[in-house]
Amino acid sequence: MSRRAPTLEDVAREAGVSRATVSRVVNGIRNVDPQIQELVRRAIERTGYAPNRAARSLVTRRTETVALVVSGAGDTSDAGQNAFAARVFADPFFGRVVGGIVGFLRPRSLHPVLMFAESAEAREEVLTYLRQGRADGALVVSTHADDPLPALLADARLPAVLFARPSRPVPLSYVDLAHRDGAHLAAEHLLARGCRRLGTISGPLDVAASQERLAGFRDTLARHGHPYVPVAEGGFTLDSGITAMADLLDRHPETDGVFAANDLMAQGACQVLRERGRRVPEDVAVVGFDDSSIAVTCRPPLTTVRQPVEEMAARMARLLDEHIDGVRTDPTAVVFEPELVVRASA
Amino acid sequence: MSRRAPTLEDVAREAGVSRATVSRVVNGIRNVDPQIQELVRRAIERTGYAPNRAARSLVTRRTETVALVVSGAGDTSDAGQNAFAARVFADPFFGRVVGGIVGFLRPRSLHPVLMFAESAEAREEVLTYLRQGRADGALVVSTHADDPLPALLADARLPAVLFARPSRPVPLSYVDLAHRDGAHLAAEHLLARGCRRLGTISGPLDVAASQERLAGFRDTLARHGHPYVPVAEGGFTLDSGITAMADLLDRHPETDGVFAANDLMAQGACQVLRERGRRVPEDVAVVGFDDSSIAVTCRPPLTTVRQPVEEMAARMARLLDEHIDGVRTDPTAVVFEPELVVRASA
DNA sequence: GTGAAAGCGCTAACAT
DNA sequence: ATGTTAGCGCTTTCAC
Repeated sequence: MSRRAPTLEDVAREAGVSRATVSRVVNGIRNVDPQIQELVRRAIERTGYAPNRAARSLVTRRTETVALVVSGAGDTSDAGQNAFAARVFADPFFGRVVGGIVGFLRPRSLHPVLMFAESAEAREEVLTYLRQGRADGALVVSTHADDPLPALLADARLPAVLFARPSRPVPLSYVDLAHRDGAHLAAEHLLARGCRRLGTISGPLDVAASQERLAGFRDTLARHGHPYVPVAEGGFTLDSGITAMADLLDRHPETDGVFAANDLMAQGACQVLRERGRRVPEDVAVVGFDDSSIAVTCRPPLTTVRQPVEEMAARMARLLDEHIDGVRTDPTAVVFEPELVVRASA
Repeated sequence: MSRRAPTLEDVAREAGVSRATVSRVVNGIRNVDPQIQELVRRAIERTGYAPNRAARSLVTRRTETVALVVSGAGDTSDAGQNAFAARVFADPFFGRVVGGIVGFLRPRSLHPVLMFAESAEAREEVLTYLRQGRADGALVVSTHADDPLPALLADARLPAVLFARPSRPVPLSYVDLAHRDGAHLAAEHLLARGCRRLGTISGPLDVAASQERLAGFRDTLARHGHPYVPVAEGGFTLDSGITAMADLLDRHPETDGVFAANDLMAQGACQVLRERGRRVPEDVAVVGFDDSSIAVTCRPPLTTVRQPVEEMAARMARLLDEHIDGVRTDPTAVVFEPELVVRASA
């Protein structure tokens, strides 16, 4: 029933030319008589030819595929992996990353293979995948700073680009945000609107970005004469934001301004504040981080530090493409500047 | 610097055997002397050999890769594509789908390539991708019922499995949920707790699942003597839930129970109700659908109709695997039963 | 149980 | 401008 798929040979015969000529037409190489080009094109049409990618890859040593790996640090059992995927995508942040990456890849006919690497075994699989030449390189988004994957990739000399600077230096390109500057913007804004009893819900402190956001917030406040800043550590999830805000409020009921290290936690904070009878922003002002979709849907809409995630993700993909092409050889860091988006919450 | 990657030939030479023997060992084919197996294994170790997948694919005609395509019906411009990806992942539903799929694929060394098909051009790319043999089949998750992609895939006789039954019959396997039964559960629960002024926030009515949830809700109420049910159409997004609830409340201020067609909209409904001074569930009871992560984090936690998404997604992947293997040939429908999860909102 | 050899479908260097 | 040809690295009969 399912007949053999037409090959270059078939098209060549049909068009009355050689394989090479058909190949040239398919790959858009010049130096082919327009007449013949048309001839070939029609033959392709008639036969319904589609070039076999495996055969092409075998000789070009390119797959036009990149691994998009979401990487954790842990050594989670395989059972937890399922949940890992779901958890990761629960943060709108990753949707934006994917959007940005796909936006760059697709016009170039590059395709992302989704991989999760939250265990040692899974990391090994990623390496094998690349060494088998199933993908030309890797885009790595780590959920923890001490993720071992980047170093493994660098050691194997496999093309890879990271989202966020790794905690220990690794000779790989990465894109990142000036987190300190973002936290600085948040602090200045809260102070400017008159808040004097500030607290912060940090991200997980084993993540470099969290540390920097916290440090930036503290530094700015210190410079304005607030040496002590109450901190509650969260996990970038909604629940953790809720817990952290409750904790903060218990310890410092007089709090009148909060900086949350991401929007999800900021939303949690708003929920708790409302439940405890505090008006946002009248009684307590809240500033988030990311400017994700929930910043707009949150009640009240969040004043937040905008991270140009899509742009960063696209840039990451571009860097990888350049490394694969050999156009770029040295590891490069690209750091983006955040900006404050003022809405209702502060 | 970057030396040629070791091939089967290199390993064979190193081990002092033939290519064929090494191949047999690599592919775990019996009838190889244990002694020699060990010999070969060591040679592989020493050389750091990794089989070239393109070469293997060329002869096996398998890539061990499947396309995971998120498909819209529209003819969105390419510009909107970026946003499409982000929007899709904003619903935790897709995270669960991905989790379920990956959970099945990974233990079998199968890998998903992420594709978005929201325009005619993008759909054509998916077809081409498969016809080039870059993936062995497709897992399709449509956002609209009148998605043209399933029919295209079926016509091209490409292996594919759908999430949700397509609006017009297509000879492809699919998994689905008994949506009517789910809505029935919701209705019965609301009635049982004493609600008498019921309304519903439906999903987009061009989606079959939305229609069925609505129909199921209506039917059950009708059977209990409530022939008329106020409906506000939403779009499965938080905003649309907010808008719809506000609308419903304007038209029927006496409403004491609401069934929302997904949790995201249920959350929006809760927000609006609280803002308008209604207590949930005391004044208005709310039932959601999906039992996604937000059902737990929502204030109050949502009573909702559980859809076993991960399980469904895994089953979808399994069906595809069977079709690819040729173990299964006829299109098969697998319909899952929902169950009610009672929390605080109703 | 193991080896020899024939392709899989394509690209690219070389020849014409 | 077009054709000829030699591989790319692997699996898989088919002999032995």
